[in-house]
Amino acid sequence: MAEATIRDVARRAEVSVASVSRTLNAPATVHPATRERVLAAIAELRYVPHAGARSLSMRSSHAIGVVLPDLHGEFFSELVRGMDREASARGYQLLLSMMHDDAGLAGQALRAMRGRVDGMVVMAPQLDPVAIEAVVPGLPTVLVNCLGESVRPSLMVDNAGGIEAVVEHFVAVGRRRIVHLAGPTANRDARERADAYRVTLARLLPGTEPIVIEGDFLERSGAAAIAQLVVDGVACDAVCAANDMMALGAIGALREREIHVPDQVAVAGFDDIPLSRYLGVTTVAVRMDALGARAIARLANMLGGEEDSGEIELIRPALVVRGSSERQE
Amino acid sequence: MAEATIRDVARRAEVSVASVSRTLNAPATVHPATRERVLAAIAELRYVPHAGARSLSMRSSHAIGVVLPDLHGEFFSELVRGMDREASARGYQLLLSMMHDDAGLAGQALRAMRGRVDGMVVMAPQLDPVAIEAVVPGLPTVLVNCLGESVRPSLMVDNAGGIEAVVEHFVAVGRRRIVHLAGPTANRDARERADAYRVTLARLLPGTEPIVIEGDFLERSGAAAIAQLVVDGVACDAVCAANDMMALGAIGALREREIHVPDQVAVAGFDDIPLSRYLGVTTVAVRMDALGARAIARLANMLGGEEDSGEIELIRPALVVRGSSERQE
DNA sequence: ACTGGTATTGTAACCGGTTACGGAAGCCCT
DNA sequence: AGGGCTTCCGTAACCGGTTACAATACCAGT
Repeated sequence: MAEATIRDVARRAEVSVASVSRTLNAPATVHPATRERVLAAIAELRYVPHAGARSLSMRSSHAIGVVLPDLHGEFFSELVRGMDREASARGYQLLLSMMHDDAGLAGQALRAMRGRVDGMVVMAPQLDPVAIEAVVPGLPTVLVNCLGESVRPSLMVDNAGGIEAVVEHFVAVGRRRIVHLAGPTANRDARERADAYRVTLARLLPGTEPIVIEGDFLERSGAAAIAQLVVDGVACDAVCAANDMMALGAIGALREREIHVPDQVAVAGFDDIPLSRYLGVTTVAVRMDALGARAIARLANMLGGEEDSGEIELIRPALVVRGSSERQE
Repeated sequence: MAEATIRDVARRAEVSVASVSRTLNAPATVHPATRERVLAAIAELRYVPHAGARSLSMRSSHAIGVVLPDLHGEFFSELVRGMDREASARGYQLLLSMMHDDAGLAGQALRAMRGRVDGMVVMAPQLDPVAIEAVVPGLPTVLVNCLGESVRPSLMVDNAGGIEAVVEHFVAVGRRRIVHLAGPTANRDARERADAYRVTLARLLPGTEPIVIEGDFLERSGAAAIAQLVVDGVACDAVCAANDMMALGAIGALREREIHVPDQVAVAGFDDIPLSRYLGVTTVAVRMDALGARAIARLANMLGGEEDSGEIELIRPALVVRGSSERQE
């Protein structure tokens, strides 16, 4: 029982294929009587148009390719949720492809998009924009959190803005000795956050020496950093960590030493993972769903013929103040 | 600068389109010299085959449609990760579509799959399998966690097996008064878990009266249940919650009352959310990635021409014993 | 040189839709 | 009655690939 095609419907309704196509795509241009017959035939044959054939002849698939790295947990689901919401609102489908860091396979996946999607949203912290262009030339693409100064339209998380908000918050609640627990220098986000810490500190508390301890984004390195501060005899009243896990490690280590959080030392993280929500850690929340939705929206606008600015759009994250930095009532 | 087509390549290499197609799909059948010329032309024109056209003429798209409900957090990402891993290993792409419970839009999304994918994996706790069949007749489909006794091949999480494991564990560590915190009766998973609790209890501790308190899967309802137990003066030494959030609520309420966990009361949840990992809550872990991978694998086998058993395959979750049910060294 | 067989190539139909174009009605008007 | 519009419809080309089939080239064997 093969699927019915448009010609089957035409034969059944005793009209031409053109009329069938028209009753589906421009009902106003076909006589009511014929339209009835066609619709009846469609129902009888349970005809569903073949999207592939349609997009071939229309030269547009109403699909968007999404290429993502190996994201975890909520990040991933929120991002995809945002994309899906925006895409389906605009009548696009999402063709998803994850890049398991194998570059060869990644190229394969990108290539498979050609002729299947109208454009792509590529999130590739490790991939070179030029390489993408080389693999699939001439496919409209929006880059998310990619490397360097691309000429392509792109979106990035405003790491600097987030850290700036944290430091401003600390200063506003009276902290003066603010330490930064950085992520690994090899990581671009980590670098940007550390830089922003230095810049904001210099701006708000000129003359203060910045204190940066490098960690590895894991919980234990947050604890280790606190241990080191204690050993070095550094006095501080606030810890600005480059991510939530390190902030948690720091909080644990402080409590162990009976240093009260937030009274003696305020702590803030970055990412707003569910754990921070649960444990009341002040942090910077990146709205991943907004990021995803915005990426799709921008691409869809390009596909709709709008001229894109080609600019790098920063998505400003939101400071979420919780008990680890401010006594809650 | 329009994209190059196979005919452009043919012209450039001064061969027929057939030869170009063959050098790409069956290189052995074309003379080395011609092959060289064709490959050169492909490189010069940066030709990338048009997947849409290819799948139209091959009558197979090497794509799988995935329809998911509004899952959250790790569930979603793990599920998709597992699907993607299996799919890309077998050379399939994933066309993702989320069902924002709007039935009309869901039908729309399903319909858009016709002629774009070779088969579907549908996870629709609320959707009727018959309805799916009606919308897209004759598309191979694997159902995940769907309603009722479907004739379609399907996979389901073995709720009963998970609860059984918890109760067995409790009994093994000497607990005799085991309470179940159920989810809302309207929820099928919740019902299955509650039933399994009753059955297993009757089997292992015949004569014991089952104690079930209904909650709503949220943390506070776990706490409320404990409060009620205390008010009613019910003595118990183990709490088997239908999900992790209620288990957490229960643990919090017990601690508040200075009832020691696990010494006085052991607690276990269901789902293995990250928070449980962090806080050491015994729970039942559903390997969502395995579930996703298995669904794709089964569909891919069907698409590969294998006969499917049509059976409902249960994915047995794993008991993860942590500090909330057993004193850890 | 001729025959049979194999290796290589090209022609053209086909996948299932869309749509430009032209023809046939039907209608109103002078 | 004939001309000009509008409305509706069908024919056939096209989207960009694959592939059956036929044609041609080339080779060995006799």
